[in-house]
Amino acid sequence: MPDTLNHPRALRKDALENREAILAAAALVFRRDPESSLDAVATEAGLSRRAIYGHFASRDELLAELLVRGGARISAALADVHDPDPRVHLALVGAAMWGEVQQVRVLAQLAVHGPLEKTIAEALVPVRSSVRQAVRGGVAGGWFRSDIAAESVARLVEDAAIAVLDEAVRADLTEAEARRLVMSVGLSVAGLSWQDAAHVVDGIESSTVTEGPHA
Amino acid sequence: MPDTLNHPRALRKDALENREAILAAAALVFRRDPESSLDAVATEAGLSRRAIYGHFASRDELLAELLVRGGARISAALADVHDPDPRVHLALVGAAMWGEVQQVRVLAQLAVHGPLEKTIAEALVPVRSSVRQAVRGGVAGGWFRSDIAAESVARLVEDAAIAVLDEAVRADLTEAEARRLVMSVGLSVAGLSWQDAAHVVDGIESSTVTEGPHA
DNA sequence: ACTAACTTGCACACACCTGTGCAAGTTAGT
DNA sequence: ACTAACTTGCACAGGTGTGTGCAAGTTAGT
Repeated sequence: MPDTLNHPRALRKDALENREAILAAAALVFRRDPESSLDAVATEAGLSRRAIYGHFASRDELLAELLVRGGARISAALADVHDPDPRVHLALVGAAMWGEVQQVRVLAQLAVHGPLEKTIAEALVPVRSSVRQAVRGGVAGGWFRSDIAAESVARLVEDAAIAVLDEAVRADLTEAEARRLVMSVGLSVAGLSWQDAAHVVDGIESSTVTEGPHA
Repeated sequence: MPDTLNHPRALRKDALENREAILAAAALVFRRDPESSLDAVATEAGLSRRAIYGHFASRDELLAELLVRGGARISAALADVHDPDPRVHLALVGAAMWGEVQQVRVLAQLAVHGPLEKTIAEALVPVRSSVRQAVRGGVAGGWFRSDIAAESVARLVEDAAIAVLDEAVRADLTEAEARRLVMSVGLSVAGLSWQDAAHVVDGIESSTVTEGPHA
């Protein structure tokens, strides 16, 4: 079994590769069904179930690693999202999330079940706070809905974003379309009419003519 | 075991009560986690696991019964929802769903997993078609978003409705608030600004001053 | 080409869930 | 109060999943 300890001859290259393969497979499989067996993961990774236990002590340890990575990527993607206009900010958060659909989906799927909830909530903190802040600003500016608590609006925006990500995949939308939609619907839930939302999105897209790496 | 067959002395009253208790417990438990064991259901119902098999031949049969009932209630709730104005219609569908939160949540939860998907899709057909029709009309009328397929909008509206139901419970909203919100957010996703949505909702609430049984 | 690192396959113990059979108990209806 | 209807508790078979140990095989690095 691969060891993280110091050795006379140290780690082997393919061990690292296999570790990555396992994580990739887990992300893929758990996105479909968070309760899939390690056997399914192993098969997807092209390894034996036994081999997984060479890299991760337990199922939960594998899960934890996935969450940490996902959280990190999302944090990174959100790090350089700043805009004085809360509407633009919110839209940009949506766009950033679309860039990390896979990660987001894994987290969202896993969020439902099990005792990992704490870890997951933690991983999604950056998204939460970013959205919440934007909602507060948007309400203050008179654009967003003020008929319910900003907290609630933020959560609804998050849920809507997840739903859009699903729908984007299901309806097989273009990268561009999906980006637009995830931004637009977030703004809709926040309170804008769809035309106003589209206007904000247009503004963003024209200002960043060529840009954006996709996952 | 209780028998659905004809007998010299026929069914006993408490057997029926227990059957209902099991179904109620199942609804409660499966709403939290659709993969809960029958043991959990039995405990919740205050019966033994063995007793469940007196009323239902298998886990799936219990599930099926739940789905049928939920579908029936939802259909019934939607049966008298008609309005020439698609905006009002969509809002009313939302309100009707709020009246059947429990049922809707069970179906939505169960929809994710397992081979029951067909049955569930079937049970939710009335909601689907009602929403889809309203969306089409709203787009035609120029109120709703036309930037993506009506199909997609309909699905997003449904997902948003579910999210609102959750949030309403989580944030412990009033019946009245929840009703308003589920209507309003549906309209938001469909494309209205939150003020316009509120306006539509106001119109509905003032026209139906005292009304509506809740579940 | 030699050795340590890594993978595999099989075996196992343990846990949890479903579905069934049966004897013994309790409860509803007449 | 008597009997059938119903529940209970236990035991069992069969399924699936996790986590571990170990011998035998393959592969990477020196």
